[in-house]
Amino acid sequence: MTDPTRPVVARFCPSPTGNPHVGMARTALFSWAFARHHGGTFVFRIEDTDTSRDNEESYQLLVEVMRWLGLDWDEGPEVGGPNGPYRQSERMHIYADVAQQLLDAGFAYKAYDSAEELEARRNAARAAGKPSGYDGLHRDLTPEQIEAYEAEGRQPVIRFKMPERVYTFTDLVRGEITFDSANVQDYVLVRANGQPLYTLTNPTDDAMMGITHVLRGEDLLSSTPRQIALYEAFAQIGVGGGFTPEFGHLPFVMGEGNRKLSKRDPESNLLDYKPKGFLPEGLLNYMALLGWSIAEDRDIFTIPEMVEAFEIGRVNPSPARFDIKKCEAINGSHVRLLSTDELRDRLLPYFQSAGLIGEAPSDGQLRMLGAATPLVHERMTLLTEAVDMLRFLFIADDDFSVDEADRAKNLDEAGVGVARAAHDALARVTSWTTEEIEGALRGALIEELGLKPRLAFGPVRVAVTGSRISPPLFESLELLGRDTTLARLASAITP
RNA sequence: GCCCCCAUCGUCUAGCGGCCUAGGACGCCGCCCUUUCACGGCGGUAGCACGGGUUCGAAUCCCGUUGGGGGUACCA
Repeated sequence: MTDPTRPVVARFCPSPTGNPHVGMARTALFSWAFARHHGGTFVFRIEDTDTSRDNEESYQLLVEVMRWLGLDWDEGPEVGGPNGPYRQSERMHIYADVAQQLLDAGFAYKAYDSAEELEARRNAARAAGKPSGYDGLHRDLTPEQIEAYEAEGRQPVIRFKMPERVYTFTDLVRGEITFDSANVQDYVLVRANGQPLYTLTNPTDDAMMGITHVLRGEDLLSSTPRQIALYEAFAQIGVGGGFTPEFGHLPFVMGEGNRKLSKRDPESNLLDYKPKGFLPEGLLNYMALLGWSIAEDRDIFTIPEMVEAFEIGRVNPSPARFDIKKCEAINGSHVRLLSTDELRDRLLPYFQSAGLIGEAPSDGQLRMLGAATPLVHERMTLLTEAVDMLRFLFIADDDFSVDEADRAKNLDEAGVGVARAAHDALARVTSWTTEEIEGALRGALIEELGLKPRLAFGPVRVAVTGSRISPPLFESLELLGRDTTLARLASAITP
């Protein structure tokens, strides 16, 4: 399937419009994994030729997201490479030149049809049960006709002249696909105003950058024959390396309903994942599962494992629905895969942005976070959950408060009594360790008061951590410290 | 209209002619573990769209139907 004599060069080439989304990242991931699996080159190119839609901020975001995900590129913006520049807005002169060559060699022609004429003929073709694309009327205009149109002041577009034949290619994920050029019409390469279109810029760059494998969304499947025809023309006029790349069309990532995941779907915005507490490797693992699987009974894997195992031919051609629940579950598994130290390091920025730890953390804060991390390691699917669970350890005394609903449930009259007993018992503890704390509390509440553990520890938990749900209690108290623990119990007793 | 693609539990998937009374995961429901919440363990729920072929044998191959999606732009 893959020409062994030619090293793999794959690419990802988004347009910088709007926020980066999940479908885009999945395409990038597969293309990247394919390149890495084959030890090839991964090219990152920005297709910013549509000045009305593209913007710089979006470009920055794209770069940032690729970096966060760890999808590194060998050639592209910020890193350069032998076939740059890698932003199409900086390559406009190249497209103008290629278009002219195509014209000179007779592979393309100028068409003067007006929008109205085009539409009228399109409707007529449709009504007659024929394909509705361009009918080729201006393919062979005489010099007189051209002169007449020019005299009218009409600005021509440049159209590619589709050869009449059947195009068959082997799609990397779908197998053999055939299009008859009777259904693939002469298409526009350059607008009347001189701006090149995607139809020209994308294949031109792929050819000039030596791309061997084009992996992209299935929405581009039916444009493949046009591009193959263009590559064949390129080979004639000496643009690129003289070969046609292989194509693989990836299935869509679906959102709600039978639609592609779009801005309307809240989970499509890639920028949300980091602040929500997703690990890049968790998100990547989940996205990989959208159309690909590593083994029959396994769905948690590392990115190196994915690279090792990734085969484009094993990608499922049917669309996959994005399921945020499963994405979170996968993320939780990756959290548990982290070492305590690694998790602590990943947690730090979240505590900082929550204002619980300063931009320049003190040794004490760092030690506290390190000691608290094991308590929550297996209790979260998203990193942000650690912030909520451990807030009581970092919060200033003045800012500490108890959840009112939990107070009502656990610190009623009986609960306050329990808290008082706990306070008195803990006040007598001489060595403030988890073991001593547990011993004191069990002795006073379970043995002496005869309480069930749930009723014994609930009030203490709420009074000290502020919530009915917390990390393990005795360890939490040890970390909180004797003074703060006693103070919080005291304030729970005396309202 | 015309062209192309797709079709296994609610969802993601394994399956590439016999190993399938269809396996795993998420979700959901029980149970166990348990100081809360989780984690973990055990069990359960639920699927080959339909109709024809081919074959000794089909979820797997072929054809058709239905359904969904994409293209048919001077968007990408």
